[in-house]
Amino acid sequence: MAKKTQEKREDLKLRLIEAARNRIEADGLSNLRARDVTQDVGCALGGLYTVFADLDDLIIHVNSATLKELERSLTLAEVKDRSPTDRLRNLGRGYLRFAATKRNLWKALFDHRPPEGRPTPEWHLQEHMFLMGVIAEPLAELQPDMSETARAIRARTLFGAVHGVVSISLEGRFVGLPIESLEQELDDFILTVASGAATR
Amino acid sequence: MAKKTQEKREDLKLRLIEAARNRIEADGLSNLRARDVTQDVGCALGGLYTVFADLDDLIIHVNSATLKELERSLTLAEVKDRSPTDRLRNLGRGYLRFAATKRNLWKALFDHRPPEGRPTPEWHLQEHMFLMGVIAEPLAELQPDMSETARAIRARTLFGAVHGVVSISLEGRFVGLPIESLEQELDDFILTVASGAATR
DNA sequence: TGTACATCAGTGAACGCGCGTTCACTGATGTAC
DNA sequence: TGTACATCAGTGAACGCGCGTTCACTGATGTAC
Repeated sequence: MAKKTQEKREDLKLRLIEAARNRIEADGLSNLRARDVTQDVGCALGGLYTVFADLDDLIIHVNSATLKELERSLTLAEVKDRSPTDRLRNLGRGYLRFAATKRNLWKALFDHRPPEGRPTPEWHLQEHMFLMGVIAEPLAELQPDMSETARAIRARTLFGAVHGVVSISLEGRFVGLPIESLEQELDDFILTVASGAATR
Repeated sequence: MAKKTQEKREDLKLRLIEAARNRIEADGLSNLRARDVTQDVGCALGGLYTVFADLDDLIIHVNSATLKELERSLTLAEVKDRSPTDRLRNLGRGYLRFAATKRNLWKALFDHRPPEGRPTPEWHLQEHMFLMGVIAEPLAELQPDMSETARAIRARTLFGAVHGVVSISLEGRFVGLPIESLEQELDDFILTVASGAATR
């Protein structure tokens, strides 16, 4: 046999993550079933539990992959322009695009709550941080005098605001509007905040 | 018997809503159980289904009450000041206070999804609208030239942004920060957007 | 006001089922000699 | 290279239980005369 045992296990783990990812993308997090995933992968139901602690553990790994995907698409978009304001705008657009395109994966990022008494592992919390870093960078150019902590807070505020605008629209809870107007609205919004940040 | 049958039913309904409200406030929406609510009220389990279609129906009624509560506290806060910017700031603060104080009730407003195939009833969707109206009003003073539709969209964007900032902080998903700094951050944020809106 | 009957609000034991998780087993892989 | 044995990854039937919802029943309320 070409593959060693360790490699096979690793492979099973990856395939399970991939299958869960596809299921979540198609049907949403709340419709994810251990049986479906294992069947997709072609292993026994119990196989999942030889590789993950439980279903939540698997979901966290999917979310981790989604975050990396988001990171990739945001950093790609960001290099294109130079001015910090443009970069912020591109980040906003990139976020909107990502959320709109992979809606269920994106929603899973926020919908998943770990069972009480077992908090999200530290390594995964860390992964959330890159977003803040990516935003803080252009902010630093706009406001060189700001302390690093203040900037971190501001980055988080800005992220929260953009995320809120995007999700309230995509969830369609209130009046929905076509994605083009949403993008326009988001552009305006970020420009306002960015110029406000620059001059305040 | 003093009470007529109709009145008794209405009374049961109200008591169930009240009990569900308390349960949600204390334990969160996801821990709401039909058995708990009926026991609190002192009626049989089946009694719930003589008055509500199902548990979702009951939850919608709780959320409806929460929205009215929010409306009351926001409109109270708003009369105090005159300038549109101040009023916007007060709305933001009021929203933050409400979310922080009645966190689980507030979360239930957004966490509840009706079962697929049976969308949220129209009358409840309508209730969401008042918020937009309350925000649009000061906006109208800041930007008298704006069309009513554009203003409605802008109100929704602004709400989304504030909601996003508040929830990302309260959920503690990213770095949490004390509520005072959060309020300060939110004030700054709204001022920026408001002044941006005025001069853009 | 009183009696007989009909209605139906409210009861609560029982149903049902979805689904995560377990665990006694097995057969493939790895190790020892 | 070959044989005997040990390990353990992977199996899948069975467990278990939480909980929303139902439904045959009953007793209180309302109606008719």
